Amino acid sequence: MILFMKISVDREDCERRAKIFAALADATRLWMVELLREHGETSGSAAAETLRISLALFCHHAKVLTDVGLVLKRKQGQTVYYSLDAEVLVDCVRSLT
Amino acid sequence: MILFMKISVDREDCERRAKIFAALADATRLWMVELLREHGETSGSAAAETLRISLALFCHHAKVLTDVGLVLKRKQGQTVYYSLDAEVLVDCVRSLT
DNA sequence: CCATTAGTCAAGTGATTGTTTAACTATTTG
DNA sequence: CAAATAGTTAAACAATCACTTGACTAATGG
Repeated sequence: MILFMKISVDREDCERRAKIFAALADATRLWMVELLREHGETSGSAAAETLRISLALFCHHAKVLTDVGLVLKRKQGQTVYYSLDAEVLVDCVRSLT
Repeated sequence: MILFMKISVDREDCERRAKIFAALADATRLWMVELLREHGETSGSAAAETLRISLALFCHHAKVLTDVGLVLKRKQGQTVYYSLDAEVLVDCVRSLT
């Protein structure tokens, strides 16, 4: 017996939000996010040293986070400062929590 | 100049929570979670038909969700009913939202 | 007993991903 | 200018993953 059910959230919205969850689905990136949440705007090299990862690896993960809008960049001189956009995450989990 | 910063969340906690985010980092699984949130306890075949996926694929994704504790199972006869454990997700995003 | 329904499991494949290394640009400082 | 600092990028590799297919078990109904 086939019993289709209604569902108010469509697949496209799930695809969009799944990309945000994917950005958080790595321990290194989640650690980066927690660091930015705790300290606010932080330079890339300071963050990389605190998390004991190479600057190249930090840069790679930072791109993943900025691509989905979770993290913002601001360049000043040769230094790039990263900060968290908490609203993106709040919006992502709104229907679930 | 090296400037280590304190961070209250350790890597192990991030690894644990990253696995939960990884379970949500797929559009099909996120759709499953939204269906369970909206309808409560649902059988596997009804969910698979509603989401237009094969029962085998549903079973595969359901295992990922139950392994991290986001989804609970209850068997009755030949039917398995799935439900959402919302508290797992709330706990996972608590520090971030 | 036989057919159907519901669910699970394993193998295989193509695609994506996390990490390292190295080469590169841009900015600051002596 | 030369050296050091901060950041970016690409290549390469191993590991993981989503999905399909097919075979399998378990429960239900005629």
